Amino acid sequence: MRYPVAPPTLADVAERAGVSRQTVSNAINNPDLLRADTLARVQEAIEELGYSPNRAARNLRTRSSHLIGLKFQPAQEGTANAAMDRFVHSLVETAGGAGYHILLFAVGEDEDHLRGYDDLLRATAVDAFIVTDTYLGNPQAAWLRQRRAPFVSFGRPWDDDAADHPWVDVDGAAGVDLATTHLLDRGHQRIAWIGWHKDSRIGEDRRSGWTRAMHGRNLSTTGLASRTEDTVSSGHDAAAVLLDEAQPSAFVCASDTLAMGVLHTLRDRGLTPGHDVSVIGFDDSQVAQVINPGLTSVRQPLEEVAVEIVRALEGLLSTPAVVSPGVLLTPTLAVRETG
Amino acid sequence: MRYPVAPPTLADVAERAGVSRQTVSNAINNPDLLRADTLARVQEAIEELGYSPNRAARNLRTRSSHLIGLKFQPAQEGTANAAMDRFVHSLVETAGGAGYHILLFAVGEDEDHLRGYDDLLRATAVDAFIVTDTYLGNPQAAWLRQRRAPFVSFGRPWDDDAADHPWVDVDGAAGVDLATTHLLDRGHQRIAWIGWHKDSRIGEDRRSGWTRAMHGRNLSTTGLASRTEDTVSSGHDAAAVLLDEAQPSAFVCASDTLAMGVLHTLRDRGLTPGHDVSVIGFDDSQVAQVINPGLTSVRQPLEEVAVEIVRALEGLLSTPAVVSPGVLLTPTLAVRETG
DNA sequence: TTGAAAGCGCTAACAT
DNA sequence: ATGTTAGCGCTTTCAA
Repeated sequence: MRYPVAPPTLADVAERAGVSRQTVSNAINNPDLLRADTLARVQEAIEELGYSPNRAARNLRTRSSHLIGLKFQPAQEGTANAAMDRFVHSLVETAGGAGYHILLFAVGEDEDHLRGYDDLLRATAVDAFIVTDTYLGNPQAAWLRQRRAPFVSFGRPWDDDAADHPWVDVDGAAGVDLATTHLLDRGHQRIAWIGWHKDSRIGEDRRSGWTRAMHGRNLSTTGLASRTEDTVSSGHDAAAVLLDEAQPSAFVCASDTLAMGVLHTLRDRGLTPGHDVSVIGFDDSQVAQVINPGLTSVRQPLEEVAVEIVRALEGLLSTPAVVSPGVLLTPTLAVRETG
Repeated sequence: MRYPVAPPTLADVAERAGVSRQTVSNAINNPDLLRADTLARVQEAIEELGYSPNRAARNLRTRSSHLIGLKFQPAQEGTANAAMDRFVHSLVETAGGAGYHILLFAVGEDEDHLRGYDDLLRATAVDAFIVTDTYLGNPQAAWLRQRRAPFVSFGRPWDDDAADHPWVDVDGAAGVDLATTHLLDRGHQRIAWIGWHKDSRIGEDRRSGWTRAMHGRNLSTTGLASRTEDTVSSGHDAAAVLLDEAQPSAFVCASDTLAMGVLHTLRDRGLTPGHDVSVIGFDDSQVAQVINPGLTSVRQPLEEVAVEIVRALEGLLSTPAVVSPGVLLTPTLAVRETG
């Protein structure tokens, strides 16, 4: 940042306050070391000069940047998935409160996925990372661990038994259980599930909430489930097949995107959502909120996720480092007209 | 970032390559100063050691961080507005290509809106800012200018005649003109407008595209316009009134949020969108993309916006600084079933 | 074309 | 409780 004139330095403050540079540094970082009147004098000088410590110098000296790296991936077009937006905001706010800023980076389509991490790491540009996609076969977590880079993941280390990093996740099974139980309590018995393919651990986790709730009431799930792609048209097709073959009175879906597909099928057939057939989605997207009738949906507590992640990060970056245990948070159900 | 061992420094590379530290620095920043064989030897050493220049040290020395500050505001719940997500991603990618990273910061609800900027500025933590909300009465632009902080705004300096900063914006009037003309070409004559209150410059700009297109065909706009809040229910109410009082055959809206309200009204009345009454929104949100029938909507070229912003930023940060003129980009129309 | 010296602004360690 | 010294890793002079 080019200033009109050079911004004030520690030395300027020291001179003005009639103390040494070190005393000014202490006034900022260890104020309790100073005598009250000295502290007051220094703070006054800081105020008058509008002084803030130069980040680069402080970073160089302390070997830390107070920057947290986050790979930013946009919501996919044509889907209703937009949790990233809400999550990032919560994160920026919470991290800011703890003295950290979020540094965004992207990785090009064809590029090595570890490239962005590696560059930042080697340049000692960030103190830690937040990793958001810990799905099967994603090498990021293992690679970061091997590199001894501090990081916290939003998402459980599903497949990695050796994982010993802090993580925060949302209990998808509990969320779907909540949704299913909500429908059961409203008298539904034949509740169908539309989810993702079997290799999606998150999808299987969410699905288990449905079977758990159904079996808890001694209801069979046979023939009531479908696994498909996370697109509107897949949800549409799956719902059509299920309606024909299993006559469900309600659908619980792994995403709002799939739920939208179900709503389209109901529309095709002149069925009224929430009256003839109930539908519940997952993520409480903007779509769920603005359509009419409103889509009932499982809502992830992303604000809490951010708080827990920052907490874990602070542990990791303190000395000695504290590796906090995994945190599993429970989602809520945003009830609207469709269910 | 705490490394397992200290990461290699310039001195390590120099020693390994049998040259001085300065030569290594030149190999990185001014490679054409070196003899080919020296350069090769240095590069080999860099490779072997996995060396990257330490950011903090470089920042301190060069007085620049290669960080761009961006105040991150999340999409409002209950609306369909989510342009930020797509914009931020484009920005992160484009900026990355130019050697810059995006640093996110937030400002608490009750806090001074300039606080975040001031802190980063005084700490020389960022080289420049990107400002996204240049609406009436927003003091950010004027304040940054007065502070002589480099910044580029996404949005025209609507009210600030003294503004001399680079900006990039999307021509909302052209977008709405495009939408209106599209409807006119399909035979519509009574096309209504639902927009925001008069004090929204962006809203008035978009509205002018509608009047321009209508008047261009010698059609009256009298009684066909409504100004309201940017909420679904406001759009719903406005559409009901217009249908009763002006019998429009189509609606053009200032946002997808308002368009959703219109669709609800059509549904109330058993009217089929795109058949009985056409509807066009603005922003090409996820909502527009996943509902059925799909909502025709004006789409902002956010990728291009990012490219232009980064270009302007590079000019601003070069020496001597180049203040590029404002850039106005034209949106496109994403045509779907409702219009 | 390469090397040596200086110093960016800060804080940790030590001395007073 | 405050001051002095040194040095983080880099790049910008300047000299060879």
